[in-house]
Amino acid sequence: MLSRESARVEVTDRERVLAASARLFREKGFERASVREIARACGILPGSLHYRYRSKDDILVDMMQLAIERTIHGIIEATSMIQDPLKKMQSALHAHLNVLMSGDDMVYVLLFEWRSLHGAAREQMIAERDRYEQYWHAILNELKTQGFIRKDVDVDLLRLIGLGAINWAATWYKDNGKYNLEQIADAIWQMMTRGILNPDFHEEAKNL
Amino acid sequence: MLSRESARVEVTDRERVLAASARLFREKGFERASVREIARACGILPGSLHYRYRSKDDILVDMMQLAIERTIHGIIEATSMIQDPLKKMQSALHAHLNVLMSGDDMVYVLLFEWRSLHGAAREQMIAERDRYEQYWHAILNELKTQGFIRKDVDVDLLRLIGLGAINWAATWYKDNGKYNLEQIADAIWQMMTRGILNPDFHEEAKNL
DNA sequence: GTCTATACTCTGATAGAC
DNA sequence: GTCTATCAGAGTATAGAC
Repeated sequence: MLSRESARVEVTDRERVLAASARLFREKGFERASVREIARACGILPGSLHYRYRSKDDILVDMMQLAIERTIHGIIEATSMIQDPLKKMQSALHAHLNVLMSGDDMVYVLLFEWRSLHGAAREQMIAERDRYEQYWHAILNELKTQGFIRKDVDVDLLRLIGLGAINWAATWYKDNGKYNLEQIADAIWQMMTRGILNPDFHEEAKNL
Repeated sequence: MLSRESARVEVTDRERVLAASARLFREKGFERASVREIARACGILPGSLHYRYRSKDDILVDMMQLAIERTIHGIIEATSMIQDPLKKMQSALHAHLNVLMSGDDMVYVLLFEWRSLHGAAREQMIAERDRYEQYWHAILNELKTQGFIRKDVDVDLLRLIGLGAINWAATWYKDNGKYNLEQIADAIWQMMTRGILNPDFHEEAKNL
């Protein structure tokens, strides 16, 4: 049986290997990153890497598993202690944006490397993703039930579109770029909640 | 010199090859699609494909070029005859969503295969993409100048977030799925223009 | 657990006949 | 323009010494 110490070391090794792999996957894509490169980035030789992961695919699966766990952990931590429904949604938005832009390459890989995932592993990851989106569904649904969100709004479509706006930001956001995380989060928040139009034109836009 | 007929045939051949390639690139990704597969999908042999395109990269570049041309053509056609600024934005939104979901695999490749594009070809495509986004900038900027859009809204950030919401829909939209194009376009339109909240809570959301 | 060395397959690109 | 045939190299996975 493993001691606490050796168990802790094992986790660290796993994360070190996955972090190095994730950086490569993000930069070059899963396909272009060779096993030899990955091993070099981890500071070990290909044979040793094979001892940890029997195949290149297995690395990707384990990486996405860790990434989705972190994402789910992030939204729980950000929202579970908040009562006010509006603040809860705002906090969830910040959490999602933060985990995406935190520099964690694994989350980026999780978003953009679905095409390299096949078979049972793919099904499993879809189930995990759905589990994450259920947190969002609960938040948005409560807002609607309590009358904050208009009755004509479909909360499932809202979730898909809203998360899409955030996710896509991962493709253009740059550290120290024109916009910081706070500005992006606020812009999405204002746009989603109040819209962009001067209230004088809300009726006109509604019926257009 | 080419006759009208042979010129027309040449264009058709190019599009046939690119369409077949695009389908593969979309399904498996640029890296996983081999030139042998591509040639087979085009109904020719690898040697013949090499006669048209000296390298696999050249296929991708030509494909993206065609895709961005179609996208730009789409927004021009949809907006150039419309005077009302609000209707113009709405029409541009529909055009963008339509070209994305039209089933044209090349546009999908244009969105998601940037990582396989390098060097001068990449720079050139960035310039083309910027050219497309300038149409959006002009539309949104006119809306703001005329007072439709609130003064606190940054039109560049609005463009990035709005197009992101649409682009991401390409990752989950399915023909004959739960939502059709009209529903998605309307949901994005209502959300962007009026927001999702009951107007009673606009002030509260603003200052949150 | 990490190493060396290699098996085997597939890749993109090309040469040259027709 | 399309074909056949092939090259040189890269890919993943593995066997077995240490």
